[in-house]
Amino acid sequence: MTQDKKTYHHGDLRQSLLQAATDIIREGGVDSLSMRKLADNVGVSRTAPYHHFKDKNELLCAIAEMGFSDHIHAVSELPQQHADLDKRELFELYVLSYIRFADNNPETYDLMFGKEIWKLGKPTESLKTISKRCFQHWLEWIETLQAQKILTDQHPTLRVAQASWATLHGLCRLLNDGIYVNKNDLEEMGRTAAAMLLAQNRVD
Amino acid sequence: MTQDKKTYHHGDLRQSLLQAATDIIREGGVDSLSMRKLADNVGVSRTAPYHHFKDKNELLCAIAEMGFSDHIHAVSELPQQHADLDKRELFELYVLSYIRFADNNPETYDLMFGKEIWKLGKPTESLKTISKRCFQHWLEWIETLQAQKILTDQHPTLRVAQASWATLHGLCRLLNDGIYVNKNDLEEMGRTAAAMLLAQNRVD
DNA sequence: CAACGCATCTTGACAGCGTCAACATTGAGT
DNA sequence: ACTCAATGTTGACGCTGTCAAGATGCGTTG
Repeated sequence: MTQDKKTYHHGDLRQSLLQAATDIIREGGVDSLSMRKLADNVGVSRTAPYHHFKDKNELLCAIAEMGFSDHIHAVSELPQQHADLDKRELFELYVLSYIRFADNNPETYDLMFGKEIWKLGKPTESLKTISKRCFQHWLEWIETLQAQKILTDQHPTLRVAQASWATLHGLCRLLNDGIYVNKNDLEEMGRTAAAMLLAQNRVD
Repeated sequence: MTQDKKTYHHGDLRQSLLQAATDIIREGGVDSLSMRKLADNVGVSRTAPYHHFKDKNELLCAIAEMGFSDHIHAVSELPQQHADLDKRELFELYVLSYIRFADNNPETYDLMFGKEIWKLGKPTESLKTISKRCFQHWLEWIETLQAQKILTDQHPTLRVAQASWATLHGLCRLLNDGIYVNKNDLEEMGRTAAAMLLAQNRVD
């Protein structure tokens, strides 16, 4: 697959770095990723990566970016794949999909929405762009659900979007950060959360 | 205030360390706290702190523990201080208080509910105890609210407690991690979240 | 084809980190 | 008064991110 011979120039280092980095992260967590070990894994010297990423921060941003595009891709397919579901069921499905994504890629999720990049580091312009696009999707969908009286329209769309997203995010953090939630109860928690967010879910 | 003379034995090192540590953290964030700088700030050698805390992890656990006791204290006073409010208003007030606590002590909040301790490190036994007590309070209150039909009783108390707490937690994380939420909108977001969680809030 | 320039990769170096091991000092108890 | 355990110190190790300076080779241009 990869070339054996040691050409002085690697030829595809940037891509190899991203690949190796995601591997390391998936295995041992974001905090187990060091620039030096990464370089070593790819078979290149300590500082070679710095010719492709200004910073460790930029590397992490690039990984987070991939996470966003994966996530957007997965989510945008949902409505078509489940055209049979009614809006409430679709909402629940979205919630569950979101949680599953965070559960399957905990470390990527951490990068996408964690303070490592957004508070301690500085998000790349391109990362900011794609993350905004991601929230924009969410916002539009919330607006639709409000119009259908499935979510409350007593509050501004932006607030409803923020509050409901916070619920999903909170669930994911509590799971990923290992606070104390049993993973087996994951689905049930998601369903309860979805039900609580949906407006007036009385039996009629 | 503190003794000037350099007695070989500090006399009150453990407490001084905790004090200095919280100061450093409040100022520059958890990640700006290093054992070495901490020791230096207190005027003691690098490894002196290790006679009072086995680990950096144990130090952080101790700080988180103080955060929990502060939090429990503040929250347990709420019902008495606002006996005039009805249950719904009290719930909203709780939500806002919770958010304010996280906003005022972002770094402590991070330690209390972040992966630093719960996933990467290992929580102290005493930390586990006090955090469980904290959630227990929440659980009992949720049960009350369910009995009063203010929160849905269609789902188990545990699930409702988890989901609603996740909402608060999610809001706090999004704020504290600097994702992209405007701090001025904080109160409004909290109110929206509270309203969405409360059951059947139609005008009658 | 030769030469140059630029992207890429390398080694060396520095300051910072957590923490272990070995040693120094001292206050408390027999 | 002597001993012991608690507490404080210095030295050392391996790890980290990243800057500076030099080596290498690809692509373009004369």
